[in-house]
Amino acid sequence: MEIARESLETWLLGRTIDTVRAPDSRIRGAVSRQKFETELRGSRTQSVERRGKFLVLGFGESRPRVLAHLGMTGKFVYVPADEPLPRFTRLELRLSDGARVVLDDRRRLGQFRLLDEREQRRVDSLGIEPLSSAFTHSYLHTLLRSSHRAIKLFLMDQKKIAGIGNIQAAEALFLAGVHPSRTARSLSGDEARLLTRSVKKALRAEIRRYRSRRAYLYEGALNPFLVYGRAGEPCPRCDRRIRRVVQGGRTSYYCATCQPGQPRKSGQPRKKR
DNA sequence: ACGGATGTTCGCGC
DNA sequence: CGCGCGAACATCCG
Repeated sequence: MEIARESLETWLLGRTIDTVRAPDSRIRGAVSRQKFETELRGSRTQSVERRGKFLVLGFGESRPRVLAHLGMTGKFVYVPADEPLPRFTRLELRLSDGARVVLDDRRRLGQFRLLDEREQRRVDSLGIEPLSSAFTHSYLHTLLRSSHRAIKLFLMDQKKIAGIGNIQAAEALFLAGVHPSRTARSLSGDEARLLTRSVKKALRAEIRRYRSRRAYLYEGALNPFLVYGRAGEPCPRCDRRIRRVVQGGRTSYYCATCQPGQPRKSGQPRKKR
């Protein structure tokens, strides 16, 4: 989402949206197509901000803001004039030079809607930004102590920490050597410290990966993750088989050896990768 | 053919 | 209120 934010900023900031096409009501939300299109038409983009996995676009005081989310399969794509639109284009923003910024979203789980009060409250209720300096080990440890949930589900709770999804939760827990089913409150201060660093590390690695290639997940390429999507493959650290379990309806991947089900006895932090 | 998939939301039950 | 579960969204891929 951070890369999506940077991309939209590059493509849209200071530019005026000439016309809008969004036939898919799911993308727009409850508002009518006509209202949506007329509200956006002629808007000059003044800001593109990210909060967790949400983007908020600003078009000045007199215009409504827009809330964007990519769901699982959404991506923003820049399409120069006269080039064909992606197959799953759900939203088309036409600029004055004929280029379009589109939302390409196979599963239609993405959103691009006028930000109303209800959604503003939703954005306001998001938890801390894990890459901010305020996300410290003591902050995380305090949060962890108040939760009886599995640590994996805790990490993915957007109201606690904003922006960690299924992949990053798995990667961070592997880096920290914490079993995904451990209770949040069972983590020691040392483990909270290591997990804080691991969350930041996993997110930064992902941002770097997106910056260096334009890869969307790992389509057509090798799986770049340490454990995510690697059930049955050898653990990158100990060579034992990566396991797969379902938690909260989502798949978790972990190494039972490197991520033991009980807290480590002594405080020898594991070697970092 | 079947099962699974980067996410969020909603309704229901405890 | 908190939490867990299943469903829904829609379509492609292995």
